[in-house]
Amino acid sequence: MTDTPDYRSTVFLPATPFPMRGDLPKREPDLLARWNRIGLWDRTRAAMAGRPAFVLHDGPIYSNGHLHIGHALNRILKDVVMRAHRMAGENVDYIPGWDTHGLPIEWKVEEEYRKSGRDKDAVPVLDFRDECRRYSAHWLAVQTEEFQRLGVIGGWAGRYATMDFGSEAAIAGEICKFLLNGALYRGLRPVMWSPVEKTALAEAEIEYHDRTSDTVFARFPVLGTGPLAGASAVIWTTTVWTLPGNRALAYGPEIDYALVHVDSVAEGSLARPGERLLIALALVPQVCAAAGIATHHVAHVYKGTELAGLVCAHPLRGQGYDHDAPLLAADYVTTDQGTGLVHTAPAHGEEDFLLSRAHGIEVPEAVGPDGTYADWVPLFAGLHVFKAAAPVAAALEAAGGLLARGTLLHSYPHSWRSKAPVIYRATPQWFIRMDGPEAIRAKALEEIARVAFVPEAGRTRLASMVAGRPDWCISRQRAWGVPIPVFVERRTGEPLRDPAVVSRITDAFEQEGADAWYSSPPSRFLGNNRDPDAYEQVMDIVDVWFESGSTHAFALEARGGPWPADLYLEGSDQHRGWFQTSLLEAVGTRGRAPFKAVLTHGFVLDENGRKMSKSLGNVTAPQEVTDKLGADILRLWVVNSDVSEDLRIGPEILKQQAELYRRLRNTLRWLLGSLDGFKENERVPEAAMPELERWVLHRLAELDRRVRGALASHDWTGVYPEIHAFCSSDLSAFYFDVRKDALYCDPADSPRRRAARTVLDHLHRCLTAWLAPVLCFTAEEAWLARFPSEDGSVHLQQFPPIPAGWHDAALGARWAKIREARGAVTAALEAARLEKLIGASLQATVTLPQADAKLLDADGWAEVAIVSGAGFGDALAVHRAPGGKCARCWRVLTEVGQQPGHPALCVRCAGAVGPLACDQAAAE
RNA sequence: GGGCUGAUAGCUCAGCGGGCUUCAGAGCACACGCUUGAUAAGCGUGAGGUCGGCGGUUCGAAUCCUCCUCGGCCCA
Repeated sequence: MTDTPDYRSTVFLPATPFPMRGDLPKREPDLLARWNRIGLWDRTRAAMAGRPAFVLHDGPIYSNGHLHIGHALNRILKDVVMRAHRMAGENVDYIPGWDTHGLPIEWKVEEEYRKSGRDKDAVPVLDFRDECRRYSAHWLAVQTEEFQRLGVIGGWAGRYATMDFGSEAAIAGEICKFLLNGALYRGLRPVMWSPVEKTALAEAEIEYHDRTSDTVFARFPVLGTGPLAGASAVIWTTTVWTLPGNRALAYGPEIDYALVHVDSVAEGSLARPGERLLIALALVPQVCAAAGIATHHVAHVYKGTELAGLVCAHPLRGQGYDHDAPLLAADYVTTDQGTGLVHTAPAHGEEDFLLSRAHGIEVPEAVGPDGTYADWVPLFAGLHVFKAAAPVAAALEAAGGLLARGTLLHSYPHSWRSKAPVIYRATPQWFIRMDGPEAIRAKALEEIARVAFVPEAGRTRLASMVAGRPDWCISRQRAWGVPIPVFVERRTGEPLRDPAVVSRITDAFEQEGADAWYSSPPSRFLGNNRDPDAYEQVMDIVDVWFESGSTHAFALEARGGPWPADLYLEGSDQHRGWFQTSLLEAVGTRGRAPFKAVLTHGFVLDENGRKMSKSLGNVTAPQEVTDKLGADILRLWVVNSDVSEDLRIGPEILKQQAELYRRLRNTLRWLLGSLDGFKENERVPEAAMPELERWVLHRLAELDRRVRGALASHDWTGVYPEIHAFCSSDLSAFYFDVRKDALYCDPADSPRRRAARTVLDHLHRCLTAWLAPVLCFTAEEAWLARFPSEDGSVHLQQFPPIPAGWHDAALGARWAKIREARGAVTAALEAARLEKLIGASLQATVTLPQADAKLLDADGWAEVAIVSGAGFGDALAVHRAPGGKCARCWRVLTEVGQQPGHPALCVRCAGAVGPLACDQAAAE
């Protein structure tokens, strides 16, 4: 017996310090610190100077609370897209943005006031605004930290915020563009109003409680000469006090209406035998019961559409209520309750207002701030609306208009603060006109046709919203925001349109912030030639959606960057929000859209497709993911999802992403290990490479095309899954597995080994670059493991240029066939393994069908199938390989045992080891 | 109730100008085996789906149409 020498030390095994385990939660913060230390962002910007620009304009996020998973999705996706464009050689700045004004922040500050026992109304407005500003600044800083932890890189120091003085000045300036071009007007609009606090309330300040309201059924006599003339349209209302404000009736075009002939009535009924009433057919029984109509017959049934054009009189006609009440079609009318005909008071309901406005009906300002009827209101002037039900009903009854009375216990809005019931009340508000001479709606629709939408469905969604929306109400009766910096001339009621005043205002805001509006006397803005007493200073603030709709002006245009942006990228809810307001703002002021393309993503749901909520306990917080698994896992989740749809996340899905990550990491690790000691002079030109290597280069060329395609289309879906499949199927399970023999056992300078190492070098460069936008931490680690440097970074690299010649479709097709045939071989090997004929595949030789000889020669097949020998015959067969096992490369060959000096080796290994043995001997 | 959108193996996704290369694919997870020179790794094989449901168009549908169920965004 001879001792077989241990040849392990003569094999070129992978060696790398790149660890198998990511330890991301620990390692990522170190990399962030390193990037800060080496000034990565600034160096990135400097390196890009002068290149063609790609502009992704960041939508502002609300500075209120910690980031949730939706924020993480949005800004990781943006980060990936921008990093990819950077690595494609484009000049990509990132200016993160914040939405810092608005009601929710006012609320938080008020809440803090309450906790400390202070009364918000006693606090001067400037102090209150200052508190709000500090609150926003706090969360802006917290969120900045959290974004950075997610790996989002950008100009954090140069971020924009709507509360910056420059932003406030710019927003005021944008409002004034609408003022000067005539699209801004003041009109009446119903808002939720608390008569107790004498203030408008937002939806969030409303709470619902049960309340008993008086109800009435009322007759509206049909005018004219048609078949319905003399009949009464019957309405039902739970807000009797709004009847003086009636200006129309609404019907449902799809609803059937009955002309009911009253035959007899119960005792005490206000109905009259012989009269004719118009009611929705489905509600006839209920109305008859309520009105005490004992017997009746339906004289005729009308389709809703047949009611078009009818006009009724107000029941109090002749007592100051002489206006007509036309019947108008409305799709919100139902036959759930009431009469199927809806009393419409444009000052006292959102739907009423929109319907009336669409038909050019004026909005009466019938109720004052304290909840009493205005002086001009006939019969009821000065009466409080909550005490009006009885007098109004009495007046109706006296006029013959009352059909029935009742009460109803229902859920009714109350003020969150005073707990008192609220009303809808018409108040003066500021609007931007959609269909005036400025033709904002028409131009916006033209722009929508021009812009690129990814996915395409966004186009119709945005277009239908723009087509159907009313004029834009931009005023709010609030404190934390940008004032609508307008003076109204008391004499005419007209807003002052003076460019000199506008520029005094914006100059002051630029220097002092919008606080100047509150702290300065009006004369400062009006100038010396105008009498301050002749003007009313508007103290409303602008809707925060107008502010965010203006970000393109101050965060893009004013900073000197290209305008419009190449891309807006937000969640699909922004069709109604930011996409739309930005479009309308830009079209109204500049005549065109502020973006060339719009990319939308879906919403993040839990693993069962349900919305996340604290009460369900299914919330995934980004901070938890980074702490437990690492930001790279979360980033991988983003690109492995189809972001055009809603996406899901939860423990199982994250576990899967962690598994996918490990495969990627191990691919990089093996590459690094196998490239150990790689020298430039090892390189082999492509033409001199084996086909297998050229096939890998072809696959790289295909993936490069995929990446470039995504850059152009903005559609990244599927790109990273494909890169993963490449690492897993093409590399790990095939190319690496096949080439281990040559890499480990060939002599260092063998052409085959050198070609493989040349390809591994390309693979390393391509994969680290392609993965860098997503796995920004891991790719950096894999880059530095290969190219250690004090201040180097993969993020300063570009996607490697791929020579056109690498792409070889014919080669790709050929190797697809080879791998198909290989699949048959591995299946046969598995069968042989099951029969205990072989264990490792190198214990086998195979016979391949003669047809496969056209694809590769016998040595080629042995190599690709990782067996010790191959030949051709009638059919696929597996045999136990004859000969001995080479102690170095483990192939089983008959030549083993015949090599002088190396009885345990094959020819190739004896040659590879020979000189080494001499060296060892010499050393000893 | 309306506009837009979705429902394919346990999970993430392909396939959706109908049949022909896929009426069912891939990766991951899972089971079993191999390897022990990527080793808290690697390779192979296998088992998973009546393509949300009912119906229709067609010689033929996951792929087209109606309706229904469940989900999402935005409104009402």
